[in-house]
This record gives sequence, C-alpha cells and structure tokens, in this order.
Amino acid sequence: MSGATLSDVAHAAGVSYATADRVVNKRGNVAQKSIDKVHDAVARLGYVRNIAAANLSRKHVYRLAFLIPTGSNAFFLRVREQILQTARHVRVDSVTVDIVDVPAFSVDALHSCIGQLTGYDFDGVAIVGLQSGALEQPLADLRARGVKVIGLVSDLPKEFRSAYIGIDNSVAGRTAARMTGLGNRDRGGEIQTFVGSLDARDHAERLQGFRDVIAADYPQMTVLDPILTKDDPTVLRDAARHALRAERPVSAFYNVGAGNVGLIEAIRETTSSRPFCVVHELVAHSKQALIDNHIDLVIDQRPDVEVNRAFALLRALIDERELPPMPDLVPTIYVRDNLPAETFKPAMETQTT
Amino acid sequence: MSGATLSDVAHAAGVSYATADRVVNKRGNVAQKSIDKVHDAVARLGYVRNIAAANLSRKHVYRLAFLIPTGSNAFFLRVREQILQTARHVRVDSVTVDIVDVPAFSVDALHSCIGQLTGYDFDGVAIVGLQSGALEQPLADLRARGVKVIGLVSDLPKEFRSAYIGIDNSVAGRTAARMTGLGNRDRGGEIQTFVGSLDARDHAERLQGFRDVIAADYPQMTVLDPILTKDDPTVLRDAARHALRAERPVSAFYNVGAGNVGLIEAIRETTSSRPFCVVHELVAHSKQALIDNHIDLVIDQRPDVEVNRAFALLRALIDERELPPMPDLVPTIYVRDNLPAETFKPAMETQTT
DNA sequence: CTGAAAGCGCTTACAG
DNA sequence: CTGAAAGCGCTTACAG
Repeated sequence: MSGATLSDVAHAAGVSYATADRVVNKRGNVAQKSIDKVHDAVARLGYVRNIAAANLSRKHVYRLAFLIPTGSNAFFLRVREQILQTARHVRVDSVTVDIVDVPAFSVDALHSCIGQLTGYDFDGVAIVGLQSGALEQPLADLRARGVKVIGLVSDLPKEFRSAYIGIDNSVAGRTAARMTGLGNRDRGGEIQTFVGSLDARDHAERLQGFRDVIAADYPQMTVLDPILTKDDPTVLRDAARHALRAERPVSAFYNVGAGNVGLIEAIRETTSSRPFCVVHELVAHSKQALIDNHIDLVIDQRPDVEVNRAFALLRALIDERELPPMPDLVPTIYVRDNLPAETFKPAMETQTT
Repeated sequence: MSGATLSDVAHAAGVSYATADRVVNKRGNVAQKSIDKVHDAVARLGYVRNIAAANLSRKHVYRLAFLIPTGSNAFFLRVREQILQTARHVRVDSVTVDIVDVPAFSVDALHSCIGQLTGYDFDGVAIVGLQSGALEQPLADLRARGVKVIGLVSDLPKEFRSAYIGIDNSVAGRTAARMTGLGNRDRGGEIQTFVGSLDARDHAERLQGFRDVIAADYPQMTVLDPILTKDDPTVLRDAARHALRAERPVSAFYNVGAGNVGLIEAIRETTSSRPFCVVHELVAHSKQALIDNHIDLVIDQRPDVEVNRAFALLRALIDERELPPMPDLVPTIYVRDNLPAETFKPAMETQTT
C-alpha cells in the first residue's frame, strides 16, 4: 500500500529504473510506449514519490523569502518575529528563509524588490502585496523561473500568485460593527471612525463592512465620516482628544487603521466615561489597553496563524503536492479575558539564513 | 554551516563512522575516550542529525493514535473530521493515524483503551483525557515503552503526559461573561446558566470563570444557579422553554455545555424577544443559529487549530526536537459576521491507516 | 531513447 | 569496544 517504490514500478513496467524515473518526473526523451507502460504500473501499484528521499538525494534545500514592509509598525514587527521563530525551527528540515525589507506602501519599491528576487533562486516567496498592474511583470518573471508566489496579509494581482493568506477585511469591518452594535444597542449615538487612508483598499473595505452592518442592524446608531489619520499616532491622538471634549460626545470609536498608540493616549487622559472602543491588531500596546480597560475590543488577524499557513502552503506548492488542511483564518475578537499569554516574544536576530 | 554530516564528525574525531554513530545516538559500548572525542567534534562542527535521512534508512513510519470519545457529539465529530483530513495529507510523509473510539466520560473505558494501546507500537498518542489517578498506571506503561502522550481538549494527569493542547476553560467562561456583560450592561437582569454536569471539570471551570467576571464587572446582572442538563438536548429544550415562558423572563442564557440543538429549538419557537444568548462550540447547528439570529455568540475552541497543533507537537516529541512555534490557542468568539466558510467538510472514510 | 552505477546521510546487522 | 559494508528511495551524470 504505502510501499511501492520506483524500483517496483520499473519492474512491473518492464523498463529500467532510469526510464521509470524519466517518465514519473517528466524528464522527456522517452518512447511513448515506455511512457504508457510506466503510467500503467504507477496506477496499478499506487506509487507515490518519496519526497524526503528525493530531497536527500539532491541535497535540496527549500529557499524561501518573505517580503515585508519596513518601519516600526507593531503589526509587521509581530509578523517578522513569527517568521524568524518558524525559520529557526525549520532550519533542520533544510529550509532557509530570508526576510526582505520593502519600503511600505510603495508600488515602485515593491516592484523593484520583486525584480531583484530573480537574481537569487528562491523556491517560494510570500509577499505582503499591493494591488497594482505594475507588479504583474516582475511576478510573471518569477513564475517563469518556477518560483511559487503567495500573497500575505495584503493580496497581489490574483492571476500572478498561487494563493492568498489573509483575512477578508470586509468581514473584519462587519465584525467590528457587530460588536459595537451589541455593546451600544440600547444607547444609540454616534460612532466616530478613523482611517489611515481611503486609498488603502483594506481600510476602505473594513469601513464599508462596518457601515453596512450598523445601517442594517443598528439603525439607532450613526456612523460619522472617518477622520483621516495616515496611521499617524499623533494625528489620531489629537483627533480623539477633540472628539472626547466635544459638547455631545460620541458613543463609540472605531479605528480602522493603525496608530492606536495615539488613540489610547487620548483615552487615558479622559476622566469622564469614555466611548466604546474597537481597534485592529493585537500588539503590545493594544493588549495593554485592553487590560487597562481603555478599549473594549481588538479585532486581530492572527499573524501567527497566517505565517504558519504561509510556511505550510509554500512547502506544499514547492513539492507540488496537495494543499494541507489549514485552520480557517477569520478575524479574531479579543477582549481582556481571552488574551494569549505572550503576544510577542522579541528575539535577538533580525535575519535568518 | 548546515553542512556537517556524521561522516565529517567521525573524521574530525578520528574514529569510524560507526563509533561516531554510537555516541551520537547513545547506543552504548563505546570507550569514554571515544565519547569525548566525538562530543568534541560534534560541538566544533555544529553537527545536527538529519532526521529525514535517518527515517529513510530505517524505513520509519510515524504511528499515531487519537483516543476520541464516541457518540454523535457534534464537536467531536468535527475533531474526528479534522484528524482524518490531516491524516490523509501526511500519509505521504510516512505517518499513519488510527482513531480509537472511547466510550465517553468513563474512566474505566478510557483506562482500558489506554491499556490496549500497549499491544500496538504507536510512537505517539493524543488522548481526550480525564483527570483520574486511575489512569496513571496505563499511562506510565505507555511512557515506559517510549510512547509520547499528549492530552487533547481535556487534560490527563499532568505528570503522565508531555503536553496539553486545549483551551483554558476558566478563560472561556470569563470570555462568555465579558460578552454577556457588554451586550447587557445597560439592562441588567438575570442570566440563566445551563451545565451538563458540575462533576465535569471543564463545565465547572467555565461556570466559575463566568460568575467571577459578572460579579466583578457587571454587578447589575445576576447569575442564576445552573440547570443540570446532562448535555441532553431534550432536557435543555424543556428547561429553556420553561425559562422563556416565565413571568419575568431572564435577560440572558449561557449554556456551558453541549446540547445546543434543544436550546435553539426552544428559542426558535419564541415569538417575543429572546434573551441574549451565548453557547460553546461552533458546529453546523450553532453556526446556523448564529446566522438565523437565534443566538448571539459562540465561544469556540478551534478544534482545527488544536488538531493541527497535535500533529506538529507529536512529531516534534517523537523526533525529540525542539517544539515548533504554534499559534496561540484561545477561546475564539464567533458572531454571525466572522464565521469561517466551511465549518465542517464531511468525508467518506471513518478510519485511516 | 535506454540503462548501470554512484552518492545523498543515515541505520543496522555482521565481523572482528 | 570498534569498523567495513549494505541498503533505505531517490537523482544525477555518464555511457551506450
């Protein structure tokens, strides 16, 4: 059953081991007659290639790259950390991983980083993408070289990657709205929203999802137009302060984007009762704010699960085997009670090979 | 770097390959002098054993067993399904898995199932455990035979297993309370709780966690003593009906245990507004109830993540290598908006080998 | 188009 | 206590 080897196949087909290998691995230069005989034997014996043996024989190492935006963004620091930890662990399985720093939110920068990948021979790369036609050419070049590409956290043009690992941002926004509605349905009132930029697709999707649910199910609440923050904590802080001091204070805050440090700072100063407060991404400061009761909920996309999936997926793609069953990826709701023990274990290294 | 082989070590140490192998794999019958020389060389060269090559050479297959309670409990059906899917996928990595049916909640039955494992030679087993001293002997026997044992979903006596994969039920109860509090803080009122049995440690822990949070943070609400249901849908249905028809209806339901089908049935019949409703475990019917707006929240322990971890952990334990970084396991909150696409893909098989 | 053979890094008898 | 050698299931030159 689990026993047939290529040697068995060759015997059964009445050809040499080398010939059997040629057809199984599509190396060409084989007579059609032999091909048929081998395919037959493969089917009869239920042969399945032993990847471990093949890798041993070729001294194969899996070369992976992760293109991650630079900057001190706490979320991506968490992503990097998770990649490094996993990299350390799979080193003994002959996989190397490089983390490539990409200037954030720049199509040009991403374009050039992807272009440079061609110089090395990676087997698979995971890219925090952008939706831009400009990326199609370098991605096509990668694919032409047999490199497997997946989108991570933020997608790439669909035709040019094998898979996408990330949450549905519209779902994330809807979830935020549901929780805001639950927490305020008896009070109604206005919800002040904040976004980094409406050009950022993920922000726009979250906001739309949020609005849809509030409008449909919590009509007693009103969603105010978003304040643009560029994800800058200072901007967020000042805007939040302003809103908190208004004559008729809003009943809820929803920050679609980053920069929560500023929002939390403004709330911490408040002496009166604060609005119901929902933000995205669990990192050190949002976790602390939850514990301190300065915010109510964090919607998180579980970068640990995402990175875990990225490794599993990349290896399956490279080995050209079936995709493994992977845990579902849904926006996760954190309150102060269900926080993970350690959100983020800092490490010494910054790169692994 | 990643290149030293045992052969390199043997050379460096000035001994034969076989001798180097003896000390590295602790097979004994080696002079202390040789041992020292080899250890030295290993350290100098940073030798790390190639597990894949070793497995190939030994024709090793990982034999895993999962002991899962029988019955039509939807949660455990989901667990089984996840195990089968993963089993199918890792078959090509030479791992076989058996699912052993264990009569539910019986220490005696579990004791005898564990005892029978000794007859086969599994490398690792994951057990949905019970906390009973009676299990210590058969577990000790397993360990003596070098079998790795982990607790899954429900723990075993701590000294007799290598790890536990499951959520903290007290945290799950606290989380349920937080959500109930958020959804009702402006209304107050009474919360009717339901438990399968207070002897079941997980139920008791959830209930206590729930009570603690309500008492501390939502004093305007009262937690009524739990109704004992034995996880029987019929009992639950009748009790819920009764509560729904009371003169002064309760403002929330919290079902600590199983049997949600009955609870949902009672709610579905209700024409007036229903209580705020929190239950555990996302399965087909609880998912549907969420979509239909018959309940508000499901607290789930992510059996897909748990099973995924169980496989990763068992293999690491068997290989005696460092434990892999694994996604955190926390009680997950589902509302109708962040549901996974497919909760449960049924499969044809019932067992895999 | 086909085949024989060495080698990947290990383990396991077997012989001293 | 120590070592030489075959074999695990593959891939890769190399020779026809």
